[in-house]
Amino acid sequence: MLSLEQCLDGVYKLPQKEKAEFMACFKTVSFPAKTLLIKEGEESKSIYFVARGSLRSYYGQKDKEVTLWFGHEGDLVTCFRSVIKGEKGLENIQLSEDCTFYEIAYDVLNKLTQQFPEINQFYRKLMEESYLYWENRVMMLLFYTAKERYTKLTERSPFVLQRFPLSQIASYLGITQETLSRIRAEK
Amino acid sequence: MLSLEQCLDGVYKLPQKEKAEFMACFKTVSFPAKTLLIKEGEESKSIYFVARGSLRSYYGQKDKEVTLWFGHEGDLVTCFRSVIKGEKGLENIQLSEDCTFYEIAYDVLNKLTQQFPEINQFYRKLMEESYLYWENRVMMLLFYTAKERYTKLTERSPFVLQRFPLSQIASYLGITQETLSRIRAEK
DNA sequence: AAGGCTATTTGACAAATGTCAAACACTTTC
DNA sequence: GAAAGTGTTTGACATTTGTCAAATAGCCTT
Repeated sequence: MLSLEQCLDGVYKLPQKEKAEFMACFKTVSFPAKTLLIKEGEESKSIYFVARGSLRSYYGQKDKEVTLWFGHEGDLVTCFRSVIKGEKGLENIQLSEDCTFYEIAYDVLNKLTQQFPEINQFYRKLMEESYLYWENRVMMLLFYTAKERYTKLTERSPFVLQRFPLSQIASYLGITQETLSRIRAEK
Repeated sequence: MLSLEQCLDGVYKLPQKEKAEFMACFKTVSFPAKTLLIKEGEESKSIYFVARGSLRSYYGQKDKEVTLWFGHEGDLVTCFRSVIKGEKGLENIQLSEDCTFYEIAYDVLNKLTQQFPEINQFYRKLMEESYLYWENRVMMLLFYTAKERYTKLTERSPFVLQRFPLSQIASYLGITQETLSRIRAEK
């Protein structure tokens, strides 16, 4: 279980004063496993930090769905598409375990960024890191083979292997569950 | 040939005063086709808007390279990884035509964002849109077949078909040139 | 321990994509 | 207009990956 301060420090080290202001605007919320924190087609208005638990975002319906992202303790969770543009989101975010979050409304965050330059820096750092995550993901998908992507995932995000079923990991890598099973069997 | 004002307005409509301040900090630069605007392993310190021409970013060496992104008039060009983190970049950005850019040093942009809240908003908008580009790209790569991805590319970015060779388009889509040629022949 | 549930593995086969080589089309240059 | 160069298409075949179905493994509940 991470503290809010640990989550925030993981993004950008705010000075004490701003950190205190900022922290006062979060509330703690918990949901059981399988809850859809954010649903496709709905607008979401908050961003969350994961204090405890794990979750993933996925796109598509039952007949075909792909995992976009896995998250766990310390990670930022939101549907940026919805929050930024005020549009309906395209993906679902589902808890794979019971989770506790620190939640802040995007509107509130926005006001804080205007009021406190340091919190603006915080948000900027957050966006920049998120940007790099996706850019990197594209590079991985285009450049490396399925086996290489799997190896890198096991190295960089071992929590994924512990906490998510094979089918979801396979769709994250862009392959089927059977192919991933065979990749694993090879070694 | 787009004006600087057109490029900036395409991102976020700045008030006149801030726009004037901002525009004064850009300089116009031109390079011939095939120039590497940004090279793998180098640090880049500027961001550019494309006034005229087209270009692409790619990752990897001669024996295997993949196209990450295509750009043309009005687009923002930079290696965010390098500019944000002050690290060496991973990709090359190469002009496919003679290009003219509006260039601003990242340091200067940074100072302006601190000085003018509206320019801060501008940068924020820029990052957010860039973020969505890559998130969307991941969704496309995971969810759609090669043929669907090709169709969507032709609809959304027809300039790519006019200005880039098939091999580069194929690597953007994550397939070989021969496969793309066959996809085209089908219809 | 038995039964039911879910996740994973395996097998047989089909479909998609890659590889390599050659042919073709189109420009550019002399 | 011939030659060289580049980009694209096509063919034959190999490899990878997907699909569907069944078997196996593991876990939870009773």
